[in-house]
Amino acid sequence: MTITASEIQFIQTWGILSSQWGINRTMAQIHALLLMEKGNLSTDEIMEKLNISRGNANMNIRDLMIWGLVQKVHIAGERMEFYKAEKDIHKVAVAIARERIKRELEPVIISLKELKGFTFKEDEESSHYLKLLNDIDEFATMVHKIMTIFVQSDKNWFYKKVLNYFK
Amino acid sequence: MTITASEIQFIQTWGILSSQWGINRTMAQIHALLLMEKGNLSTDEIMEKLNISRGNANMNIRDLMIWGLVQKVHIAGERMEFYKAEKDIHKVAVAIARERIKRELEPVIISLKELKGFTFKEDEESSHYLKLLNDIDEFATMVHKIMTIFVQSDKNWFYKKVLNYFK
DNA sequence: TTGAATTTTCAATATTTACTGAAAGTTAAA
DNA sequence: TTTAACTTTCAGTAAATATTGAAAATTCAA
Repeated sequence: MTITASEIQFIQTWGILSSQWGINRTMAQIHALLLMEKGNLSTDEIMEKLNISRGNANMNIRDLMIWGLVQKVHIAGERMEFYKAEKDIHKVAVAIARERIKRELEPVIISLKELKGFTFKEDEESSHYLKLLNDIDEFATMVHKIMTIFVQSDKNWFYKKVLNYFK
Repeated sequence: MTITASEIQFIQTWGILSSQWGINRTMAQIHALLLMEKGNLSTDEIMEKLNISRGNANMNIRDLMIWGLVQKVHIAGERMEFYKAEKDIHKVAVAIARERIKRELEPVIISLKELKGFTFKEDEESSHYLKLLNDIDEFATMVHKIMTIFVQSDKNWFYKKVLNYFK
């Protein structure tokens, strides 16, 4: 495989996008590389193509596996490990959504409920604060609901609903 | 206003959440502080409550204003500027969604279309890559659609649809 | 208009985050 | 088992990002 200019741009685009969402650039670039690759890649090939160290490659591949985006592939007769990315973009999106719900949304919802428990409508100031907590909780719960529907439902059903404006 | 333990935790929660999504901690903490405050705050009060420098406060307040989350308030007879946050959480979410669509989603969609234009189904490798680009484009377009509906539609209609599972 | 009050900017610095590379750990063929 | 191939870890370092604070710019009351 030779990397074309278009593919370099794809790797960069994916890397920039991800870094805006709290995922590090190298992790995203390895992911982009594996998404483009029909076959499997070894750590050495990834290191070479992205110009990164062994340690960096190893740690980011591990994270991609934790996220469920990349899998190890054992090749008969080969000593070296190879890696491949999940290619179904809907499955990729579901895996990412699942992780973000668990890592970010749910802890915040728990924290909001806890904060609500601490606060009582003693005075005007507290009542304003309590309304704020309730409003944020309502919004976070709605986002949680949408994401859960997305994660659990059939791809075609969900896409069709959205294209039909939730009709 | 005295900051309670609960409010400190709210500021921290909001700060942590935001930093996971590419917004810096201080910007989020100022936002949290202003959301909790019924009245208006001056730069000096913000500096004091969050223990940050004037420059830092100024720059992050400016960013919050660019995002449409905070507004300047002129108080008659006062020389100093005061600031207040938009308190309607739905409007806050809409403002954030609007910025993220513009800053992140749309550039990526443009970039994907550009990449698709460069690539032709010459061989099997290219055709695999083209499918990848199409799938990501399809997904990004769907997310764009949902977010645009959210931004444009009436709050009650949207929430009701979601609570009814898009029925 | 002046000049004191206030806001803004930005070079220097501190902090956080990511990366390297070599050493330690693991694996499996011989 | 040995040992060479390969993977993982992590202390040290580099790079990126955020913050400070003082100087420059702006504003407005007198």
